[in-house]
Amino acid sequence: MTTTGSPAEPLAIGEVAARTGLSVHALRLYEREGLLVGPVGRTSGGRRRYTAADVEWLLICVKLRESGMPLADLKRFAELVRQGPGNEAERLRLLDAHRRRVEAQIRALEECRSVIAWKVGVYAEHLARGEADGLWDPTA
Amino acid sequence: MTTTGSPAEPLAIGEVAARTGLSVHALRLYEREGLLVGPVGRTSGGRRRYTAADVEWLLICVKLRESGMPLADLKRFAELVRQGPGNEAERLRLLDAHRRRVEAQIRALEECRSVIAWKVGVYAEHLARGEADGLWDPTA
DNA sequence: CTACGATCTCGACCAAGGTCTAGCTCAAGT
DNA sequence: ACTTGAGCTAGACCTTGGTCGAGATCGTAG
Repeated sequence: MTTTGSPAEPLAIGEVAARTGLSVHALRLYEREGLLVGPVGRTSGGRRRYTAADVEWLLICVKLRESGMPLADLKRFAELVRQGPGNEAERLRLLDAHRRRVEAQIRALEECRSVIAWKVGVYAEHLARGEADGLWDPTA
Repeated sequence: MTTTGSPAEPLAIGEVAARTGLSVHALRLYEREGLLVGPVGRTSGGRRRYTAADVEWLLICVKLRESGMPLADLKRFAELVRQGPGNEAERLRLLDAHRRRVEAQIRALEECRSVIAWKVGVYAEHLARGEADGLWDPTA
């Protein structure tokens, strides 16, 4: 149990990369860009030591990124958290707006999916019949 | 009825932009990049004239782009269609692979949505209680 | 005929989000 | 002590998917 769960010991950047799926490069980028809530700890030698809380935040970041939140918004959110209590309404607004965008995106994708599925069906049918004549094909 | 439906008359680029939602710049880009099935017609003066089929293809392109298909794949698809009959299996593979990706993306987004919705719920609850103490907040 | 808006080509530019390199340091195993 | 693998910084570079501008041309309405 040295590479699983939520360790009490702070983690090196490579470990964090492994468990967040971000590259070490990306991790350093995120830090430079101010996407982290607090400054990352360092060893006496200058190496980053991520706490469990850091990793947790990064995992949230990953989810938000996956769902298309731009780094700038993530940064804004991190700033709000960094500022401490008092701005929860704004945090909520930010997250909720994003949730709405995600839902819209899901709906759009579902529509795309059905268009694509239909097209796939058309091709499959023609193939099954062995006669795939010029579907949208102006040259045939 | 001059700007609706599927006109028999070929359309100018601005018209096509209006009905596909792509900018004229993007339309020219797509053409340069070989995303169109056939060469676009031109007037004697050198202006593009898009046929209804061109527009239809572009609408498909828009859907595929919206669902995250990279231009390179779109180009590949256009090439296959351009080559004429005989490669329908590959076209099918391409589309179906994309469909799978879209579905995976939808699932991922749905997961993100639930994570976000939960977070939103946490904030909303704390706000309602008027006590939003350091949620993930290392400084509080 | 003339003016004006829409197009044309070509090439520069942009923003996001990373990735990669160079040159150096740190730390852990043997 | 030595080697080796991670990590460090700074900054250059990359890809995607466009956008924008200059300068010329087309074509249509007066």
